[in-house]
Amino acid sequence: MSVTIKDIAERAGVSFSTVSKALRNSPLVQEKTKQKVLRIAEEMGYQPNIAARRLVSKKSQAIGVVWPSVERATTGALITLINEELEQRSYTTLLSINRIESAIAAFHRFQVDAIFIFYNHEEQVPPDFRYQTNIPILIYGVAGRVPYPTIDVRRDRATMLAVRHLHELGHREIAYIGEPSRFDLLQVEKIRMFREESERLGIRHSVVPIDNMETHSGYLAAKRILQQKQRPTAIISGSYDLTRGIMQAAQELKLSIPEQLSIVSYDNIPQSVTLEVPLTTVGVDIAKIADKVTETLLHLMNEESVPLSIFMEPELVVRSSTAAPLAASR
Amino acid sequence: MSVTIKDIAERAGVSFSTVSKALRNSPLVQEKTKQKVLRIAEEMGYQPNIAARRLVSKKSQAIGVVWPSVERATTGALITLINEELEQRSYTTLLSINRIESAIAAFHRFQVDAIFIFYNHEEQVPPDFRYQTNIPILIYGVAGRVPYPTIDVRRDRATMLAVRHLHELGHREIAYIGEPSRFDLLQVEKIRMFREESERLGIRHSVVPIDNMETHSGYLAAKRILQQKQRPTAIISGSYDLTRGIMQAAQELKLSIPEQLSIVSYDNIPQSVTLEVPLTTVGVDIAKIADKVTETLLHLMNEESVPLSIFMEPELVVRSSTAAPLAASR
DNA sequence: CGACGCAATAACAACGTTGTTATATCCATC
DNA sequence: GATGGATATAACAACGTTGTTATTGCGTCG
Repeated sequence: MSVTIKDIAERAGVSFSTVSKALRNSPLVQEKTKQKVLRIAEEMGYQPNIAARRLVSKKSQAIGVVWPSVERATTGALITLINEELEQRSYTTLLSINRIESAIAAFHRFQVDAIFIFYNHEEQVPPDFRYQTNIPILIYGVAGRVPYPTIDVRRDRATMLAVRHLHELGHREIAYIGEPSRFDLLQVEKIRMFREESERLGIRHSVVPIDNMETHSGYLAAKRILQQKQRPTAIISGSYDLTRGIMQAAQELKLSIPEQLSIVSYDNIPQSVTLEVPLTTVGVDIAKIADKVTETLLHLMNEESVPLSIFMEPELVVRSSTAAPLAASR
Repeated sequence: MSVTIKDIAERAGVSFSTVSKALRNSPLVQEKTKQKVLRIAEEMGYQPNIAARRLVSKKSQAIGVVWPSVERATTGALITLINEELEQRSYTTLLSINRIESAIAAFHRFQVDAIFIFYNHEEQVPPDFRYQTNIPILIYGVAGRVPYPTIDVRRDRATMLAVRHLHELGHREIAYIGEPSRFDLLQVEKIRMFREESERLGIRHSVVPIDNMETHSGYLAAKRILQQKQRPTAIISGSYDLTRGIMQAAQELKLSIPEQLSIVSYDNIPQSVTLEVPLTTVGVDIAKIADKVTETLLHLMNEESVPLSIFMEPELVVRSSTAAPLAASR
């Protein structure tokens, strides 16, 4: 059995409540007594019982993150960033890979101060969980379709920016790589706008279907489309992972970027900058998303009101992977 | 304020101690009352307060998993399996992606019953954490190099099995793909034995260096080596992800598996079976690892003694990706 | 028909803390 | 020298559980 404040109290000849105060450095106890208690606590190897402390103090200084599927680069990066920001504010991040419902139950049992749900779009739109718990919930990626606060990116606007940028540069034949499934709403939105905006601007466009969002799929898709005799002069890629594959393919085909092929990549993560050819990207800087998530969680925990839907506006960041197409290839 | 057994008691018109017993399915309460209490608890969305339970019963029914880096397919699959097995035994799994040390501190605060550390070999061998907490710790992947219980796979034996299998089939020129870094001890072990055993058996062998453990790296490495004029008749792959890339490369080069190229893959995960060509693998079935981990964690929590190092013996599972080399290519 | 045993439930103590309230001691003040 | 106000410490309630003990109501038996 481990040492408790009562054991210390007995040894020090004071009451246990005095020990509690001394350990928490309360001004209500004499300096001399405080020293004595501290010394004895140290001697006896006292470790506070956190369960007891939490039971009375109600706050756990922890956030639960629900992450039903173990996923791609961007998701991992975002979670890592959020984790870091919360750590700086002395919150602990706990993850669960269970189904949303049982993850919420577990976090409720552990009395976390807020829950952040990383919504996996392969499931249906989640029901209302609030009847189960009164812990504030923030959810990512389903803006406007659930009855609690959400944070989301205007993905369609991102694609629009990409198409316009390429159009302005003079591209008239572009391709989009990144449609793993018609059920992944995150991707579907991007593609719908790609088609719409291309048509509006009178650009020839095509969507290259792929199996999944991995680097290798991007590579294969790019290989396929770039070897056609009338190849596009620019590619819009649905994610950073895909883009890496696309660049690899271009390199093997001896197509120089951006001279012979322009690439705009979705996802703005730090790695975009450090590639051989720094990427022109559309999307919201992942650090900004992390900031917003953290900030919103803190608001929720302080019982301040937050908007039901927070939309983040994507930006175009022009780096070195886009340029006007060569006259020859027009 | 959260729902407690007292709230349920009031609503059900019984005392709170009866509620506690009903929820724990004690034989001391009438079936009818039990049903009623259970129904009300469900209705009110009751979740037991772990801090309170832990305070009196010393158990939280939760396991903390430390997962410092968000990684590859196999790791994710293993964690998912362990999570499921523990859930079946009504344990909750909590994950942390913090550095080992602060993850342990967090789990200590949350009073989990045991901690499982997924050791990332890019860090140094971890120090002794036991002075910080008396929660039992189990660690994966560093057998024999730390002062607490570990589970590990005899990786070198796996490579040995692979080399022998290929040798028996008649292969005399083999390659190993999978050396991202000389600092990743998990990989280094495998490669050392590959060289040793090949030499012992008088097989021509080579190791193809790669950048990382992703599918695409496997693809590139395979492309490179299979286009040489004296190409190996068989490849040993360091991981499932790499193997997928290797198969893709073979397919593009019109090399049929296993007739023109045999492949032995490390990692035995369920996906290995469902590929177009079911894979011959060496390694420990991932489900067996999950079983062993779960079992060992349960032992640790029951304060039963467990061996300091548990080694799991890899097996060769011959499926359809290996065969005798064509006479022509010998 | 009163004592007895049994079943079902209620009451209570305990777990180790924190925060609030009560008590004791001391010194200054009129 | 009684009164008031600090000051230091003690006592106590509470947090939400679990497990033990006490109480109640009822049928059974001698």
